[in-house]
Amino acid sequence: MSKLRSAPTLDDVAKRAGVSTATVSRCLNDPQRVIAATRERVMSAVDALGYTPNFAARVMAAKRSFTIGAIIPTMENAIFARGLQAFQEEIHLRGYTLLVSSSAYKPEVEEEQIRTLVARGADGLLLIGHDRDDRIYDYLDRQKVPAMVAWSFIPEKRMPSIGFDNRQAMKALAEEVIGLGHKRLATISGITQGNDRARLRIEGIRDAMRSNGLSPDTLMTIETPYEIENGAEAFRQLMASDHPPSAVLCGNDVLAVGAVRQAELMGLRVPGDVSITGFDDIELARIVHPALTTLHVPHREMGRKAAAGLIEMIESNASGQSIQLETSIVTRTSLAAPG
Amino acid sequence: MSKLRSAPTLDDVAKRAGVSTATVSRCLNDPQRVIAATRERVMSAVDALGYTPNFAARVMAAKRSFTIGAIIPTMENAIFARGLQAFQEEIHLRGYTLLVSSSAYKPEVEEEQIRTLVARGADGLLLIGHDRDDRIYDYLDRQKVPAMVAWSFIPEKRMPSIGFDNRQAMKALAEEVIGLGHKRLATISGITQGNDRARLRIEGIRDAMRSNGLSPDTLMTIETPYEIENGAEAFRQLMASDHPPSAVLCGNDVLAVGAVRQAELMGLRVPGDVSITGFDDIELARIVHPALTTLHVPHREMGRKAAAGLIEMIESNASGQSIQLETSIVTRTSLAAPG
DNA sequence: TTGTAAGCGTTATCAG
DNA sequence: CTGATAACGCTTACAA
Repeated sequence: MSKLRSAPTLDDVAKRAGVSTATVSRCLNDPQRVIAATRERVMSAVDALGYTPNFAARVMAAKRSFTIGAIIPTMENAIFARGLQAFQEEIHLRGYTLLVSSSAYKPEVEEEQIRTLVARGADGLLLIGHDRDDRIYDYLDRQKVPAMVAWSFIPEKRMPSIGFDNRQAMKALAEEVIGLGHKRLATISGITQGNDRARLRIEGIRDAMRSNGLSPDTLMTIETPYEIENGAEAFRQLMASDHPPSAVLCGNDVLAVGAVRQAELMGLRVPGDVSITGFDDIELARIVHPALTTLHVPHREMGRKAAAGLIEMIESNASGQSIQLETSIVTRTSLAAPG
Repeated sequence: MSKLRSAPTLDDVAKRAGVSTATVSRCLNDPQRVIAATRERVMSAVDALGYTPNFAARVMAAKRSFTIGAIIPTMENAIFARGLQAFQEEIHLRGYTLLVSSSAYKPEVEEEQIRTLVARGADGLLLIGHDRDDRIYDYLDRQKVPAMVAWSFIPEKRMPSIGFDNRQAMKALAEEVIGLGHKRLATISGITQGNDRARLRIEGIRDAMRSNGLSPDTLMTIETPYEIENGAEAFRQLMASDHPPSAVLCGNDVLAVGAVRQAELMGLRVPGDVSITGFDDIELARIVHPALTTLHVPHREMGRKAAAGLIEMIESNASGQSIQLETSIVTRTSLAAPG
């Protein structure tokens, strides 16, 4: 007795078209290699049966999956959504499918997910930031799975990266702040552990202070996970200190929004009593009151170029090139000269 | 000559541990079935070699992938992010991995992605809303891939669903609005084509009008894709009409935020000159000025329960149960009695 | 408790 | 241009 109405296979198609499985396979993967007449016969058998190739079998035989994996720190806030969407659109155009997972900013989880994605046959990986154990890079090398780092541009690192110079960008913003006359600076940063972007942004502020005659040691710093509530709480602490800052540079827009809202709760005027800046220029930055002066990151461009670069690595077995993107300060209302 | 430093296989592990591949496989999948001594030997071989099972091979042999696919309309706005995150956490707890793709609200894209996910061996699918061609449901049946619908609760539909009654929820909100004395109502809705949620929300408003002596025909309606800018533009049009509405009920928070901002640009006071309501209660709703009165949807609970329900369907071959969740009106400042 | 061996559905190599 | 047939790496009866 024949199989009980389970998914049709190559073999079923071959039988129905009166050809071999090899021919069917060719029709599907490299149609020119088979004469038009048989091709038509095969194709009509294909859709008569509603045949869909079995992905696992194909991967195993071809050792290619046309799948790209991406591991992002979180799906919950908008920071990665836009860039990832662009990434996905671009790879889709080129015949690849995207697999996304999120690591919740946890290195162990990220490592596990990298292995999962590789085991699933991902042809390449998109990673966020450079900071991770060398063991992981060794693993990727051994498995010969190319990876591209985004959201950070550091050409001398082991993996090619596409993004911007987080340190330089934040330095520029901090210089703007200092140029306005601010002397007591604070920063609300994301957790720097395993996060080169967060760390470099703080360094950028210090750089700006140094080159403007302020001691970097006076920078008040709070590290906290990227959540609006945490930004609010950190801001509260900062303003409760003996010498509260006149400007608070936040490591990203989410924290900055928390700070701005907390200021309102505390009856502080922004930027009258205290200036606040963000980083990323996500939607929230425009919506909040007062709107955030922040650093604009070309997320969509980054996503698209990361896709192009990674596919290049996959298809031509190249080692990958790093690309630097420009950021720009977007001036809105949350920053002004100290009162 | 041996293979050139490619990924180790079951066979390599077996050789090194001096057992058969079957035993290694058992150690990995059902450790109790093998005696402790050999198990240890195998395990140490496993990590000496840095062995990771080949996923495609496993899927092919076991006809199970421990993968669940989800297709959401978009990753770009926050509506689905929170629920999906909860969904992912829950399935991860139970040993499954999530594959996400987004359809950009396009039915053809969604269909293609459903097929892709199934071909990839997804054990089950999470779908948003009920509206789609029957052909797709037939396909899923044939392939015996269970699917769960979320963000909409309609028990009489073909697929089990978990969510809330969109019509009823919006009706409740509209009654609140009408109860305040509003008589000229408008709605800015998402595109209703292929989107039962959007359509039912409009129906809910009409229901409320009918049962309160207002003619549903007087409801001014604009349909537009879910983007802040579109909400703003729709609001502009609405207010430019001869008899502008005194309250605008938006199909979701994203559109409502656009409306609120446009009001500000136009010098209209919210809620003094016009009331605006949202739907979903995403973060933006709290952040915008004035904060939105909106409908709270228990996204995380929905995600978790969808996961539990779907896994139940997968593992016990059950047909799936629909679950209704409650929504609640969250009162903030964007709604008040007409001036 | 463990080993043997037959698939799983493709692709790819070689002949024809 | 097309057909056999051997991989691919794993799971799972069935046997020992």
